[in-house]
Amino acid sequence: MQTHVPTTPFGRRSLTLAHVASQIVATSRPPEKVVHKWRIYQAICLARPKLGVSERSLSVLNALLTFHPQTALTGEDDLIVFPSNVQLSLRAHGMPISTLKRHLAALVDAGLIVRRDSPNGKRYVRKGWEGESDRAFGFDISPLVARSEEIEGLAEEIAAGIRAVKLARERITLCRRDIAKMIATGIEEGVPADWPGIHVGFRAIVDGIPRSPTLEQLQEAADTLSQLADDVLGLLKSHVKTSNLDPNEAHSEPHKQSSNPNLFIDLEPASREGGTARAVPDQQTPRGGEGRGAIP
DNA sequence: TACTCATTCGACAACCGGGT
DNA sequence: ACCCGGTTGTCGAATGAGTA
Repeated sequence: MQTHVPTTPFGRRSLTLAHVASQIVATSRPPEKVVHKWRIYQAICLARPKLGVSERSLSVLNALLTFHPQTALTGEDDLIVFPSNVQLSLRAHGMPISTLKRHLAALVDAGLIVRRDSPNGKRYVRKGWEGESDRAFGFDISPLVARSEEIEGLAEEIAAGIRAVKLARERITLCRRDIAKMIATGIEEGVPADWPGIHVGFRAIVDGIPRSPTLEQLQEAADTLSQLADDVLGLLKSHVKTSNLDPNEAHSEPHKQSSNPNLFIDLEPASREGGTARAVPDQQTPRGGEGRGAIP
């Protein structure tokens, strides 16, 4: 829930220490620094979870950035934009004013912008005697310049996390496919083992993966499945050794499909991992004959 | 399917400075 | 003093996503 900024005996809006810290950061940027505003905005979008702002808040930030005429934000320039809430709302795709105000507060709380309040609370630029901009009151976007390295670092962390999740999901998909194939083979070839028990254990691992798993949960599941795949492979290998099968014969003889529908173990595609794992292949035999290796 | 929880939205009240 | 136009925060209802 969005926390409301409390009023205080000293004003309608309180100033927190975090806001003071943002103001210090905003004023401490080196003048020679140049940041591309849409590039830093992209990094903020990526680092959003770590910055603690919502997607809608980023829409407001986007609208706010359009009010700065330059694409390059420098440490030297005055980086204050002063749109009215109505104008800001229009550029935020008609976002309701009250919602807009909440998101502006969220952006301030996140230290991405700093309020530069005028005496009457309105946003405007005060002109000097010769018509030049003397002082602007509105939102200071200079924290984006001052914090650019930090924000880009956070974005890189998030990107690395996304890559790690993708890798873990790939591992899970591959293990699931391999294990399903090996269980089906073990049953069909009559390899002596507790295949129903192995299948139950396999399903328990797969079903234990939450709908929205963390990276740690995915890696743990991938490790467990990988260990199970090794164990099942070991069973098949030891059977091959004890049976003293001719490898050439073993390769040339196609698998037969069992008539027992129970043999289709884990035919469910690994859609939860978003991978390309498919069901145990339809192992049609050209020679016909009765199925082997039905579940005991 | 029902429940919980966060978010969004609209309405409202209050404050402030400027103009009449 | 009153009105206007700007700002702010607060409240409750509606909505949508996630979960058991």
